Amino acid sequence: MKNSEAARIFSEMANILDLAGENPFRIRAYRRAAMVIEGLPRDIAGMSKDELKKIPGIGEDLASKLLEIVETGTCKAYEAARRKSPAGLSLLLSIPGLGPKTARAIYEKFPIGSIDELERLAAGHRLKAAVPKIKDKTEQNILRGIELVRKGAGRRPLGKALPVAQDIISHLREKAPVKQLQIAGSLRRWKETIGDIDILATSDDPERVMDIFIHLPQVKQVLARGDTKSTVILAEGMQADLRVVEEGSFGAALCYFTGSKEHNIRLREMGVKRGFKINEYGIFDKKGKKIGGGKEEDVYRVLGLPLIPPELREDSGEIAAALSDKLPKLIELDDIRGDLHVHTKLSDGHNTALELAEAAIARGWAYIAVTDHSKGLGIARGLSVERMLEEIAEIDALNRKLKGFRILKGVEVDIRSDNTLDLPDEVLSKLDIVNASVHSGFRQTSEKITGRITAAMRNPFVTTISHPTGRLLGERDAYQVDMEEVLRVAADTGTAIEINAFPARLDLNDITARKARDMGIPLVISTDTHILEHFDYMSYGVAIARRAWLEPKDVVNTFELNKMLEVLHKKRLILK
DNA sequence: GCCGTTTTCGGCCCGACTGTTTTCAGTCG
Repeated sequence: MKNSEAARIFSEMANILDLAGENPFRIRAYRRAAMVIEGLPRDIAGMSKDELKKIPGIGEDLASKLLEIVETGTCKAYEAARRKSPAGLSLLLSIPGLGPKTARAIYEKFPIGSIDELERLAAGHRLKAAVPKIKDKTEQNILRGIELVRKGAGRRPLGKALPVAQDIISHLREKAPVKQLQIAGSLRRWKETIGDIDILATSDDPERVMDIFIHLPQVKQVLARGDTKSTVILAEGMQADLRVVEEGSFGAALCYFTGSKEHNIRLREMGVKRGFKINEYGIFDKKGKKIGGGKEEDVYRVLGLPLIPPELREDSGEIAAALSDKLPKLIELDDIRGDLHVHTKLSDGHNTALELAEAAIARGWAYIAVTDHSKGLGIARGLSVERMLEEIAEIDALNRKLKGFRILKGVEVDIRSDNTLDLPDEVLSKLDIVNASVHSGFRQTSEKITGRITAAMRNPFVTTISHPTGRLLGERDAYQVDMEEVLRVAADTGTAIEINAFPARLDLNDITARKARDMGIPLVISTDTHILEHFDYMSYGVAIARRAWLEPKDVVNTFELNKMLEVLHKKRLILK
């Protein structure tokens, strides 16, 4: 997959040009191209120049550079630019609050090579002595920025950011004179990692709302405090922005603060062409008369578009789809009929199969699959063949009592490092659901680990590959699996791929899930529940699916029981 | 560097807040 590498090169290129004080529109072209390539569902390797030029934001020049990157792994222009621009300079850009101009000014006086050096200069007040336009405040801001970088105040996993934001929301609702109050930003788009928390409110007394916000108990530090906008750092380390607007601007502001930035730029450009000005206060005609903005729909309506769901607002084709009335009918939480990846106390879960079934029934689901670990995963008390057979008998007994609900017999079987599965086919054949997954040998070569997973998919009884890349957000990178190859074999064998809804995993991610759908691969959204409350994670999995443009028909566990099993067992007939 | 219901050249989204300045540049989203 060359896309992320090409995106990295373009993004680096943008930084270097930025530091050189280049034409800002040229810089933006590189940044935009990097975004588009990163989010592109297709692999650029193998695309022709004409195909590349059809990608929005890619013209003659960047198409050539992409071809060069695919072929050689880099491009001459980038290598040349990199030689001219010292590494220490782009390092400075990674500090929040420090932009290209200031970075350059600092570097001209102090050609530093590390963040540590910058910290010493700022702490020793040597910056303000030597660099124009830097005084005490700027030095303090730089030190604070360095602290943020060190604490990994970068992006937080969605599953960590959302509860923090909800906590702020409930405090504000309780204490502040707010009318409307809503989470915006990448959280509203359910992005898998969140940079900061954006909150939007309406109020008759914005001053007071600001006051209460910056004095919330969760707030550790106030970065900015204005009449309508304030920014704080929370004790937990995340940044949170609160913006208060008037009732009549709420929709326009919500659209604007939900982003993505690229999506907004598209909307505003479309507005300009139609003679409108769109900003966070509303939509204005040529005479400057406000013609809407109270509702988010207003913004889309003047552009002749239906409301685009926040999860799709990434400038990855959603506007073209909306224009031609081809937006997907996105999957919703209510479409889910069951969970196919659930652990009981027999392995490393905390509840009995019956307790889990009752909780699932309470959610209106029709089935769950009990998929305890196989014996290879000793750390999780994986089940031996004997215990597995006992569990099967127990589930049969439970099913005789349950009416209108089915507990499916399943397993999360280990794919061992020698490519074999941890249970014999005789046992697997007795099960409804076989989730195969890798829990060992994470550092194997791409070839080896990809081979393990594809070998598992060729087993007729393996219904699903679970958490296919093994990543843990913010903790562990994906193993070196070649997802292109995995998807190819999944399509060939009719094996389903899981979107694991566990917040630390979200694996498949949205981009790969969208690609899998395009290839006709059956997808499953599963929670990997270990305690009852984990069923709540289904909403994260559905969010990833929505970001991947999935409709109910793309997700197997929206089907009623028999149809679902028919899809997952079809490969038993084909592969024999 | 991209792009075309003004355009193959000349535009390119728009505004809030801060800090170091006396009118604005830099940064961010």
